[in-house]
Amino acid sequence: MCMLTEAKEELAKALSVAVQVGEQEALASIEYPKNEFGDLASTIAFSLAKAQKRNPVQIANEIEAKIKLPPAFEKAVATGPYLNFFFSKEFFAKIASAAASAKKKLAKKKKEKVLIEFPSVNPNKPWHMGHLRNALLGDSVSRLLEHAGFVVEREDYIDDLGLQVAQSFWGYKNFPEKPPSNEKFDHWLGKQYVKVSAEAEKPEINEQVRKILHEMEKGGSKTSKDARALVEKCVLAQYQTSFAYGIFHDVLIFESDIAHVIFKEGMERIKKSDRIVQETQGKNAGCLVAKMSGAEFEGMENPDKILIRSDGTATYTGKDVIFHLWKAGLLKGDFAYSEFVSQPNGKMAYKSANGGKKMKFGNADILVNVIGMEQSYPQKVVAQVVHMVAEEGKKKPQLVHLAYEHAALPDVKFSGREGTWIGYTADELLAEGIKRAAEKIKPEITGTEREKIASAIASGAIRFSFLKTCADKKIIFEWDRALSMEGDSAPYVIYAHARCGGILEKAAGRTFGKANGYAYSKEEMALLKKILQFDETTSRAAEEYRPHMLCDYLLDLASAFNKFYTTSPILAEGIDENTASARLEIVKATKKKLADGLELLGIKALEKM
RNA sequence: GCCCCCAUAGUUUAACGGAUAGAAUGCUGGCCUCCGAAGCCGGUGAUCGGCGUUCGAAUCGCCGUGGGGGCGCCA
Repeated sequence: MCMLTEAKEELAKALSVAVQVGEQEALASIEYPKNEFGDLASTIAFSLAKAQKRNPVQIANEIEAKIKLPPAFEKAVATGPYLNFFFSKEFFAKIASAAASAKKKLAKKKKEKVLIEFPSVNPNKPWHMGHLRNALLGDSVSRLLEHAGFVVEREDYIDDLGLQVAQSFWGYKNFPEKPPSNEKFDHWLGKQYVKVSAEAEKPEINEQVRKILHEMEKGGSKTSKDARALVEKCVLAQYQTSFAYGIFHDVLIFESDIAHVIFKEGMERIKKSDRIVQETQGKNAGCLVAKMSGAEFEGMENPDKILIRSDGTATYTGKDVIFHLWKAGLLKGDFAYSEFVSQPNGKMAYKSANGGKKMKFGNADILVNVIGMEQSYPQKVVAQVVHMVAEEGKKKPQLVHLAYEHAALPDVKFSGREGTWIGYTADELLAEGIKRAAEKIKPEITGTEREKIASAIASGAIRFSFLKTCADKKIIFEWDRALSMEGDSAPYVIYAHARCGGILEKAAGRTFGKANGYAYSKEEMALLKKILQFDETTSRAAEEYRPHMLCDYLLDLASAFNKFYTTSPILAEGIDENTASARLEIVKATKKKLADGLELLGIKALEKM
């Protein structure tokens, strides 16, 4: 168990012994005071005062006098109605050594499997900055969940049967231009799509597009195979972007495979639910309809949701429900898979594919969808309908909509059709970032090492700038903000890490005895307390699916380290061995936590920059 | 009409119902002979409005204001 949790629990126990209060209540009353007040605090006197109709200040004073503190604590001080507790020297020493020597901390394995879907970009254009936000959220939440002990499967849904793809395919066939070798295919296809979508306004073109779409849906034809090949080529190009940012997947599920492999069984399954009814009259006559219930659906003019149309075809919601039944392992049918691309992290990404081999994807307990905020309503519908269908089985999957507000330009939204993304792709952003980062790297670093470091810094800076803002806030894109290398940024955190590395490198030749009875300074204690909070912060960030909490934490940690750094020399003349030893331990501990935290955000911690 | 999200220094933002609302950036004044100045120290400056709940509200509730999104047998 982590030291902080343990200390809190011991403290709660001591409180419950000192006064008439349950351990749980005591534990809930513990919080973090500001530095000047103490290391941990309790507000228990407030609730006791209310129950006993007494003065909380007096109660706090009584507890201060009465409490028998566990060894992690040195003293208790009542400040008005607040109770503040101070960690003991021994406890601080333990924080440093525990964190410095800890092996890669793996949380207890959890039984649940999480299937997380992101970013599901239409396969006919490059990723723009909006898609990037989605992918970065999905990627770092995946890392956090893994760290928290879940089995995590990263899935990408590829809608290869959409109208956009049909249009792009029409353009590919009918426009004279062929893709040039000096441009990424997704960029080329995306620009071409802008032209096609204008062209497709014409009725005769639109009709041809519809015909293509129909053939794609039916499958088996040359057209459908060629269209799928086009899609895969585009996704492969998109994935080059993904890899450059350190974003990886386990499996890609194509809409065409959903349509051909699980759709029929899914429909049958839906029909079996008694909360889903076949309408025989009214305006939905002939349709299969889910009867929605609950607060969010009351007061709606028509809370019924059509899953299957009167002509027997499924609506978008219906299809989505079926896909989620598969994700939750509620269908017998399963896809076959083949290799899609070997990723730079050493893992293969698989794709659903006709004629592939059987593998074990899906069948998850928690289904997370990283999808824009505007889809809240349809996501609620899908979740509820999946539960209606699942009710009859044993398993009840948990559906999570990880909603985020979009990243956009000051005056326009990103639109594939209008091409407003041109000049704002994730590739261009990274290229600009690399250019800016390269200028700041130490002159003695040269060649490929310099290039590697520049791209690590650029990708890190961008990742951080997107992730540090809470997902439910809009991001108005600005180059300077997205590529910031100072202040609240990844380079700030990486820089602290590199400073740690520098010290340890310089200290490498010398040997120090174990520090003994060292009296920590204000800066040292502040830093150690931050280190102590690593586990709690990462597990909360995972539970709440909020990576920005980790960004915030890392900035605090780096800042606490920088303050320590300027006040606490280690290898300078006149520093005694005991002090040097104690401080080196702190540096090791800090470096480890900075590196681990950055990794959970998909950012490389560098030794030099 | 109904539903959802957002509103905090000039700007970008953080804050399990707890103490003096924390950062960054900007502007401004300092700090490299000393483990890396992508850094450190100081100054400046904020909870959209009203009512309520509470010992205590940026946070919870109600009513507003401003901005964004959603509510199809569309995709």
